[in-house]
Amino acid sequence: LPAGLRMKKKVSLKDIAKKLGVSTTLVSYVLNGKMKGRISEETTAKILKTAASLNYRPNQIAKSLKTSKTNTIGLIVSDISNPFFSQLARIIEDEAEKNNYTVIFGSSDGSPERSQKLIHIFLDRQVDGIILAPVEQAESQIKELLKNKVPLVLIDRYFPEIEANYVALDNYQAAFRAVSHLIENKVKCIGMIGYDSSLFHLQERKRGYLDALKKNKLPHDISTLKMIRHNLGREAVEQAIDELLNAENPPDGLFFASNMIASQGIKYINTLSLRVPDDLAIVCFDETEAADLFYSPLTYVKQPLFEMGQSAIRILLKCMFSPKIRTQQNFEAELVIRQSSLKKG
Amino acid sequence: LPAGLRMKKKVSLKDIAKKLGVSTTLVSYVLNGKMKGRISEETTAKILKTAASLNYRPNQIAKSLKTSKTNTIGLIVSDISNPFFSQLARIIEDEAEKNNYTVIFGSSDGSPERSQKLIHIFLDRQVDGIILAPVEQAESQIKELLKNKVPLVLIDRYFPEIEANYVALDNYQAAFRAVSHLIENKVKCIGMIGYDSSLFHLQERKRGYLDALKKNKLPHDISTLKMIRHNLGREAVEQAIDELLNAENPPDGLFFASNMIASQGIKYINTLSLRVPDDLAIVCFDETEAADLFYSPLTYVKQPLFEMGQSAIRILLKCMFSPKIRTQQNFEAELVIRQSSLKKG
DNA sequence: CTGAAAGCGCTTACAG
DNA sequence: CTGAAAGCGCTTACAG
Repeated sequence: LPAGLRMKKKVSLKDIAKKLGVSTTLVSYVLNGKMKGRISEETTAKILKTAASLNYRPNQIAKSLKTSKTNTIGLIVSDISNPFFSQLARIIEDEAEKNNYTVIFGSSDGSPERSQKLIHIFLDRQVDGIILAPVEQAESQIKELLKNKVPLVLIDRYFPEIEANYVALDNYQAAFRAVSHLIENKVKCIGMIGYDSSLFHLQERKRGYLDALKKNKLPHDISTLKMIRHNLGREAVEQAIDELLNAENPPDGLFFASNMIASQGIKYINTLSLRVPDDLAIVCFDETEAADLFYSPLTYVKQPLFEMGQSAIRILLKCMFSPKIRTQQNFEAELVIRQSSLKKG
Repeated sequence: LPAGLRMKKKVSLKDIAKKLGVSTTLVSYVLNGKMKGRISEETTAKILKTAASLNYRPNQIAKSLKTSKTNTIGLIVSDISNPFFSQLARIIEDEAEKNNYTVIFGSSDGSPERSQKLIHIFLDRQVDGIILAPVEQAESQIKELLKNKVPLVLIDRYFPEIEANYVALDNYQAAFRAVSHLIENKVKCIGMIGYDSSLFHLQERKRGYLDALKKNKLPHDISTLKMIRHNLGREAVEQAIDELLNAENPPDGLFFASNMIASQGIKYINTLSLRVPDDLAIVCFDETEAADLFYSPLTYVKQPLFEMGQSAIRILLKCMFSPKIRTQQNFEAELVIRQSSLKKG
């Protein structure tokens, strides 16, 4: 006995039709507001009344099978418990709901296998479209989706060589600006801690950092740039900070290239004796509680999450109806300047 | 033309059957691994091969319609962007996936109307069960679900007078212990900031606070207890703190009864001249980044999120197959003691 | 203005 | 060992 059958039997169109001695066709038309004016007021009224009294609710699964439309969007992020993605998820949920869509979600944890599995699960469930924060090596998955004409919007990340819709940040510009800001504030040597990843958006942050250094003729050898594996977490961040600070010429400024790195890094720095910003100035990516509560409030790169989430849904909907249109949006970040980047010296 | 039709036509059982000149029955049996040993190896092999070569993927919507099982769970929280719920969501996602379930989610924002709407949307989609963090005035919604025998587990909150499954914290005990801890550490007058809500779990936090005061013969008049409306946010928290601190006998200890209140409260206190813990000792509910990074790391009530999330799914699954069993779990919180509650004086 | 019928893509009892 | 047929709950072209 399938689990579903234990639930109370739901009333169907047929139940209403039988009760009134009319056809299901008629009931369907009335309840969907179709054929208005072509159905007598009397039958319309009695169908509506009976439907209400029986607490009729249409079975969306049956509707979906017939119409090949589920009004469901699949959202794949790295990790729904990462505040960056949970905030985005909330915005996407609200915008989806306005358009009568429901969101199913999954966390890929940066694994191409998990990502692929989620894509398949979502497609098997006939989602009307997918919003995807792609992982490394996801190129083939994306190409497959495009080949099958699945409405798709990449979010946060994209592959420049793949012609997919996307909503992203101009990460190069954001990093360039953040690091330039440190330089303008008398920081002489700037370290960066980022993720050791081939993902374009992370490469762009690195490029922005390096270009800002080069343009200002600051040291930019590999020793001030620490790339850590995404899955190593806190210890890796701490080790990177140690290596930077114990170097021959330790940096007097630091650029944390993600919210997680910033959060972990700042907790570690909090345990050290050096003072921010005078011993070490800091800028980081993304808004976190850490940015507010650290003794020296952090200067950070603020992404326009609301606009990005909203835009992702709008592009996805557009794409469902006009699959030929390709939309690629790079948003500007805002640099929110606080104490952590402003040396007094 | 419905959006779904723009996608590439998917291959169906019938396509495989036609190509091989066999019945869809046979194809269905083979691909579902049923009737093992009763189907010739030869046909089994050729069906599997053709299915693979055609990239066949079963249409879950059709399967669901037939079997009345969607392998989908509806998760309704207050706000998916609240870290408490996004962490829970991640745990639920993982545990659901292990059991071959997908999660659709929605945020009720504490509104009974939104909650009701989400419940209806999820039921229309024939979810196999619902995990719900109920809002105020949700009693009738829950009763309706029970009446219809919808597998249901309440999470984080419940109504003691309603006989539903739930997974929750022993909030009375947690609050009692947190406040007692302050008293043991020489705090003489303790204020509380909580939500002005009839929800049982919040009432329990208040009761735990008041009982700890009473038991220790500390002042427990209404003036040290500030209840704020959930939707007022930061300003309300700040105002409550001001009122407490500007009172005739200002408290030298504070109990923040939720993660949001703690986060907002601590940011405000950070701007004041008083020192934590010596001028004002603090304990709060839930783990937040604020707890770690505030200059005086916060003592907090830690909820066993993993166990709670995992348990919610397990109870839900059990409930699908044995609807008669009622499981109600109250978990013990752990009090994580840090600097903010330990006065030096 | 209304209804009989086909069909969406599956599963499964039944028959042979 | 295999297939024809019914049916899950809808929608909708067609006929009258």
